[in-house]
Formats: sequence, C-alpha cells, structure tokens
Amino acid sequence: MEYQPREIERKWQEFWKKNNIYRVKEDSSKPKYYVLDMFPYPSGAGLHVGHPLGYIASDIFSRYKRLCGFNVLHPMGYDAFGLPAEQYAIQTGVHPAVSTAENVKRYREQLDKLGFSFDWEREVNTSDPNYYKWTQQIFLWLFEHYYDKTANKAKPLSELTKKFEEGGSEAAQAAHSFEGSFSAEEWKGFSDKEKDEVLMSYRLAYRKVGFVNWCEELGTVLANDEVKDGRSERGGYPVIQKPMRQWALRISAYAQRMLDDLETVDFSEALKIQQRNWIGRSEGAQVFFKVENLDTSIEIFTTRPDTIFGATFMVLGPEHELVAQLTTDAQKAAVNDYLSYVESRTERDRMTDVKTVSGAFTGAYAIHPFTNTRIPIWISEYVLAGYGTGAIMAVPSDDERDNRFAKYFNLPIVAVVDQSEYPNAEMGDKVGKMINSDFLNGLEVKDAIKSILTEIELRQIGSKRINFRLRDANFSRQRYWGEPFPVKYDNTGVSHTETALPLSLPALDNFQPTKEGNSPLDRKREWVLTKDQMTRETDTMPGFAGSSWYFLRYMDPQNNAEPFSQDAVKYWQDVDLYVGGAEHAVGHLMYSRFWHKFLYDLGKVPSAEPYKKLINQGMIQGVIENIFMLKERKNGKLTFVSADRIEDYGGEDNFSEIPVYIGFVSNYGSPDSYLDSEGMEQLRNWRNEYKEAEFVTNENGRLVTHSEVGKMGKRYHNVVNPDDVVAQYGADCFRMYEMFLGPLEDSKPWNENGISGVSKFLRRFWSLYYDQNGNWIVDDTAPNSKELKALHHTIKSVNEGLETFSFNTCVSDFMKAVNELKELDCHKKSILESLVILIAPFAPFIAEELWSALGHKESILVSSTYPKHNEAFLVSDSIEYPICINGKKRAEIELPADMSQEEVKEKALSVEEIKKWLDGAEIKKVILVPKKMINIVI
RNA sequence: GCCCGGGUGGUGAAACUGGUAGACACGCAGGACUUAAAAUCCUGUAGACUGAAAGGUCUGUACGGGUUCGAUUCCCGUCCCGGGUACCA
Repeated sequence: MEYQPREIERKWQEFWKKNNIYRVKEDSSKPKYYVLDMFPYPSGAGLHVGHPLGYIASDIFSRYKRLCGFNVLHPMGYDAFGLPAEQYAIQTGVHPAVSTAENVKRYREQLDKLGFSFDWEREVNTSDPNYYKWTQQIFLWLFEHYYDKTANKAKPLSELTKKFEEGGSEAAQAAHSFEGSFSAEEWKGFSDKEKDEVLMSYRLAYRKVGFVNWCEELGTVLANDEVKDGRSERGGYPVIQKPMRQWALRISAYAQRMLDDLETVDFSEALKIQQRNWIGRSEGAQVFFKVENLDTSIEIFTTRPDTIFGATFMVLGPEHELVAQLTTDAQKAAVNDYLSYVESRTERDRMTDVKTVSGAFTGAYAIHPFTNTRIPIWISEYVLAGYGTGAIMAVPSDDERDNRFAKYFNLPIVAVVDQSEYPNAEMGDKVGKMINSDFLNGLEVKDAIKSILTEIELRQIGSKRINFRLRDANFSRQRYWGEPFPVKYDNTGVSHTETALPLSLPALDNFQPTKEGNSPLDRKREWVLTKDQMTRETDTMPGFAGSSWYFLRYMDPQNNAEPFSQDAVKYWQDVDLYVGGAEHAVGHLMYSRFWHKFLYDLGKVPSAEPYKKLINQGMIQGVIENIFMLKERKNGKLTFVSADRIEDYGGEDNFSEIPVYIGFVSNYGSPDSYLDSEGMEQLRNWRNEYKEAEFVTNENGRLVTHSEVGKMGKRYHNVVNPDDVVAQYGADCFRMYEMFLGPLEDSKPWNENGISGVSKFLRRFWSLYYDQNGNWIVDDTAPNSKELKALHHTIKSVNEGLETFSFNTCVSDFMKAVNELKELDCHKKSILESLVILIAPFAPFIAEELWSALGHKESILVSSTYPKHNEAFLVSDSIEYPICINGKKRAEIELPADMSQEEVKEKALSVEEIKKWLDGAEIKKVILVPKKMINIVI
C-alpha cells in the first residue's frame, strides 16, 4: 500500500465518528484529566493557520494522557456573543444568530479536518439560550449575594438584611460602595426604594452611576481593556468619559484572594506578574486632613506615611466631590477654567502627555495633623479620581510627580529623608534616615513607617490600609448580541429579578443602538414593558460573561436543571491543563477566576481555582512580502524593481512598497525570497493595472522581495488557510509541522520552508512498514539490542518532551528514530508497534492506519498503552569517555558501562598519553561527569 | 520610564540541575538512479588556518568584564529586539 494521507484521513475520520471514539463519560475507575482550549470567537474570516497551534498542542496532550490511562475531557465550543456579528448585522441586516451559525459551521468543518479528539457532544455555544440561561442564573446569584469580609466569602443577601435589622450598617463587615451609615431603626424605617438602593451598593452584581468609557462611534460603553491609547480597540474611534448607570461586578472584593491563590497555580511567572500588577496591591495608610474653616476633612491614601512631615500641599483629582465646596470665591474662575480644560482633554491626551504639569489652586487650606501648619489644597489631573481616595498629600521632596508640581507652581519643598548613605537610591526609594520630622528624626524609613502608623492610629486621624488597583468590572453593554439581564424595574425604580429563565433575546430588525446610547433592545417596546407593569433592563452582558464559566458547562452540557450537576463537577473537579493565547492574560483569566471563586463560596465547585496549569501558546504571525514599485511611472508604465537593485534607482525614497500575495513568491518568509518569471507573470495577471508593468530584475532574473513579519490578514495578502495546507500535505503533516516550527510558547512567522521535511519524514516512517511497491514488510523476529536501544531512547525523550510541552523536540526525536531504524534496516513488529503508538498523539491518522495494518481491530486510542522506556535498554555496553586536563580534551578512553566511578578514575589516570601530560604534576581533583567525560584538574 | 521575556550557522531551531555547542530539519553544493525532470537515495555544509589523506590547530552562542578545572547556561555592565503597562500616591 502506498501512503495516501487524504484517503487515510477520510477513512479514519469516518471510523472515529461511527464508533464514537471521542465520546467521554464520567468513569470512576479511571483518573480524570481535563484539557481545555480557549474556545474561539467564530469570526466570518474562518480559521487561519495560526489558530490551530494551541488546539494541536492540547490535542496531542489529550491523546497522550488518554493513552496513559486517563479519562480525558477535551471539549470545544464557541464564544459566540460579541460585537463583530452585531456590526455585520447593522451593515447587512443579517441576524447575528444566522451569521454566527454559519461561522460556527465553517469553523467546525475546518476543525474536523485537523483530526482533533474533541467530544463534540459536549459542544457549548454561549449564544444558545440553553447555555445563557445559566449565565443569567449565575448573574442572579451574584446579584443576590454580598461579600462578607469577616467570613471572607460571598453570602446571601438575606444575611445582610438580618444584620442591618439588628445593628444597622455598622453590623455588617461587607464589601460595598455605599456612602454613609444608618442605624437598625433607620434601616427599618426605610422605604422599599431606599432599601433597594442600599442593598444595590452591597450586591456582588450591582448598578451604579459611574464614569465609563463611552465611544460615540460604536454607541457603546467599553471595558478598560477594550480601550487602547484612548481609542476603541475595535475601529480605533475616540473614547470619552461619560457618566452612566451601569451594571458592575464587585471583583474588587476578591482582590486579595485572587492575589494569594496565584501561588497555588502553575502559570508562567510572567503571567502571574501581569496579574499581580493588574491587582496592584499596595500597603499604606489612610489619613484625614482637616480643612481650615470648614467642617470637613480630606481623606488621603499614601504608601509613605513616614514622609508626612514633608507634606507641603495637597492635591485632589479634578473630579473629587469636595472640589466645589472647597473652592473659594477668589479662585472660582481659575478652578472652573481648569476643570473645563480637563474636560476638553480626551483620555488619549491625558495618557500621551504625562509630563505636562497642570493644576489649579482651590484657595482652601488644610491643617497638617502633626505640625498644624496651613497647607494649600490644589487640584490636578495627575491625581486620579478612581484610585485610592482620589486625593493625596503631596510630598515634593520624595515623590517625583509632587516634586515636578511643586517646582512648576513654586510650592515649598521640605526634605524629610536623608538618602546620603545610599548613593544609588533614587527619589521615592524606601531607604534613608528621617530628618525634619519631629519624633521620626534619625529613624530608618522602614522603622519610621511603623512608628508613624502607630501614632496615626493613636491620634485617630487615620489607619493602616491596603489599597488595590483592581477596579470593579463594568458589566453593561448597550448592545443587542449578548445575554439579556434577567432584571426589571417597577415604576419606583426598584429592581426585581426575572425568575423564568432563559430570558431570551427577542427578534429584532434594527440593530443600530439608539441615539441616547441605549441598546437596540430598547426599540422593542413590547419586550421592554412586561405584563406585570415593569420595565426590563435593556443592557446586555459583555463578552466575558459567557466565557467566565464555560469550562464548567462542558462537564455537564445538556443539564436542564442546573448549570452543571454536583456529580459531574465532583468527578471532573477543575481544568488540569488550559491552553490559550497570552492576550487573555488579564481579561478573561481574571474574570473567570473571580466567577469560579464566587461559585466556590456558594459550594457549587470543589476548588478555589479553575485552572491548575496554563500554557500560553505563541502567535503565528504572517510574513508580509513587499515589492518595490517606482512612485513615478516610466513611459506611462509601472515599474517594479528587485529589492537588491533599488539603489540604482535612487533608493527607498523613490519607491512604494506593495504587499503582494505570498503565493507568487518563491521561498516566502526566508531572506532570499523573490519572484521568479512565473511569479512575475502571476503578478501581472493579479491586477489590471499591472498588466503592462515593467520588471527590473537582478542578474539571476529574479525580482527580490522585501519580507517583514506582521499580522496575518487580508490586507497583506498573506492569510494561509489550514485547509489548503491539509489538502496538499495531509493533516498529520500539518499537525507535526506546526509543532516542529519551534517552542509552543514562542511567536513565530508562518512559512512553509520546512514542511517538505515533515512530509518526507511521514513517508519514510511509512516505508518502515511498506516497501516501495506497497508490500507489507513488517516481520516478527526478535529485535536486537541496537534496535531496542534506538526505540527506548526515543520513548524516553518523547515522553520527556510531552511532559515538558516541548513538542518541537518530540518531532525531531521521531525523525531521528526513523533515520536510525532505516539505517538498521529494522522492520520488526515489536519495535514498530511501539513506535506507532508513540507517534499517535502527533499524527493520529497515519498511526491508526498502521495500527490496523499491524492487525488491531480497534482504534489505537482504546487498544494500546503509551510506551514507557526501559532503562536497561538505554545503558550501553561500553562508553567512550573524553579525558580532559583542566577542561581541555587530551585523550579518549573506552570503558565498560558498569564500571564503578573509582575504577573509571583509575583507568583514566593510567592512560599513557595522560601520564605524559601529567608529567608528575599535582592532581588537585578528578571530576567525573557520569557518562560524559573525565576531567583532571592540576 | 518601569516590569517581564529573549539575542546561538544562510534559515527554523537543539543542548538534562554549568560538562565534547549547532542535534533534528530546511536551504545550498556535489554525486547516484533517469533520455530528461520530479521523486528517492548518498556525501558535504559555523568560521579561519593546516595536511596528499585520515586528520589536526585555533576562534566562535549580541558586546565588554567576572566566578570556575570548565560558562550558551551563573554574576556585573553595555547595546539591540519582542511583550506587558502607564501620572496607582
């Protein structure tokens, strides 16, 4: 038989389907292993060659684990809610559900060709009412819980109201955004509406008025991570700050736990650091500064309470609530001018120039709590309303920004930390001795912090405090294509929950958001106004809602009574291996960890963390192949010049670079990429205006192109479709080649320069079983030691490669193995049987085919066990040691493998050549590197 | 700016906890088979020097230094590239 990948692949695809090879059931007789991919958003463009990288890796690992005896859950689904489908609907009128379904179908077809071992019966689609029913349910749970800081977990709201009834707001140690306080009696006297408002600011899913990123062009509010440089990530439209009533999730309540539990998971250190930075814990103090002549005080947060004697002025964020009250009549004009200046600046301006100093004096003074001196109160945009308390004590001697501000506005600077003993210390470093600081004088910074904290608490002007950068997640989108909130409001504005779930998205014709920025759902009045005289919430949930818990639904995808059963989650527990792109390092990963912890608090999942181990696969980039075109036409004709000849035509400045379809280019992606005469002909036919074009080639008749690495995209004419590669080389080859390309976690440009090597390898592998004429040449004779050694070396290194996710080296190991067995002319069944199992996770199709040719009736996945190496076969009879003197090789000696270290040493010293070299010199020590070398130090 | 990665042949890349750098593959060169091409197979392939040859010597992992018998690996400094982040008090 000849190796024909296409036929083999079709055959086994059918076999797997018919025999349900990939269906997985809970099975308590086997240990479980859960391998998860980040599920894709099914975009209209389909998969390109970069998408499957992670899926291939996770599939290899799943198959490997299955062959090792694990019951492996390896599902796939679609993150199907999102903006692109809705934008498409606005443009074309095609309902998002329709276009999404089409895209899903396309994705499925593409995925199927690659031979993945997904259990498609567990497919999940976040836009399916049977799925988002449970997203809505989890939202309601969040809505009906608050965070108890004493128990350090979420608790039902009923417990909170009980506490309010007993002791008012003081009785509850809870995470909240309520301002003010009330007694038990006051609570009891509150109206329903007042109670609703109070409770709202305690809920884990709550509504608040806040400044949000408003994008006029998209007509929607964006999450912080959807905004890049003050512009929308999608489309690049300007984003401004606008107050709006929004749903939010109280993720901040979980900040400390999210930070602590990072220690328990196996993520890359880089990713953990990213998450830690995002959470941004800082320890410091909250201190109150009384305002002169006013019955109010300003609350500040500082990480350097020790420098308080250097506080010579205060700065409030422009949006701080006290600004209006503090501003004196004399300063009113100046302050208002400044406020309008701040308002005129977009988020983008504020971010791009952080060096410009600006601000205004309010005219008010605060009283320094220790020195009782008057210190002026300023406002400036360098103080952010959203962080800490939105106000600072400025210590210009020890903070760079305060220093800049003080110098610019001529405010006094008092040095309080003497850093002369630390020549390398910079301003703000926590080292030095306190000066000009009353009772702190002479103390080291560290001790001064402790000392001042005690004093602050003693005088009751503040307290120790831990602050987090992590802010509550905005959970509202004014969009159609998302989960509707199961919430409605009565005519007093009190919120009520919708208990009949799912609350489905109604049909709609016009997907355009309304002018006021409301969701298109707002147009559907008969849906908005309910039978019980209430008004529905028209916002929908953001994309991260459905993706925050999908991995749990895979465990029990058809459950109609609950999101997932306790039996299922007790068996599958959590995700053992999660594979996905690093671009989700903060967004998705944070939100899903938070949801998981919440579900953990509710006792619905058994583990505090959802993902035990995470691997970030790199991106596969595109190669952009440019050709140089003269800007000026010559004799009315376009002229393309070979990249190595553009100097003859006045250099780069005279040319435009045009990205061309990579299919025309020979050796695309390599340094010597060029168009040959055929390529130039194809280029002529590519576009009408190129028909008459002139080509200036180099001496080899080639038009050298200029390649760069960039995104894969339509505009660069460099999208490589996996279907095409599979059609040409087969799925096994494609899978192995993507792994062979380099380390999984590295980003790398796609090129097909080496794919012929993998293709050749597969045919060579096949030729161990069949000769050129297609005759079966496997024999039953016993293998010799050389053959066994070759096999066991491969088993060892492939197993190691799999465990460490260096799949690229595994592919090399296979190539080496085949080369060796070819050399040995080995066609022995016992060797080849092991080899075919070994390769099965990587190239499942060829493995199945050869496995059945070896006489097995069932799939290799169910009728084989992954080979483990036998140490005995790896030990050589004799070992060749290089003998070195002071690290330099002087001789070689061949010794039996089972010799003791002492004997090896003795033998080495007795070698004639070495004796000559030593020539009576004193031997300091002899270093034996087992099985590697002998080094004599003199 | 700050925080993470990373810099190895013509190319993609290997190298276990410091132990013979460049495995494996692409490309290239030469050869075999062929009327020819494709396919396949064989040989060579870091650089320099040396030898009739087998071979030998030296230099080489961005750059400069250090620790060590021995450094791609550890330490210090410099340069460059990629990613993240942004006035976080």
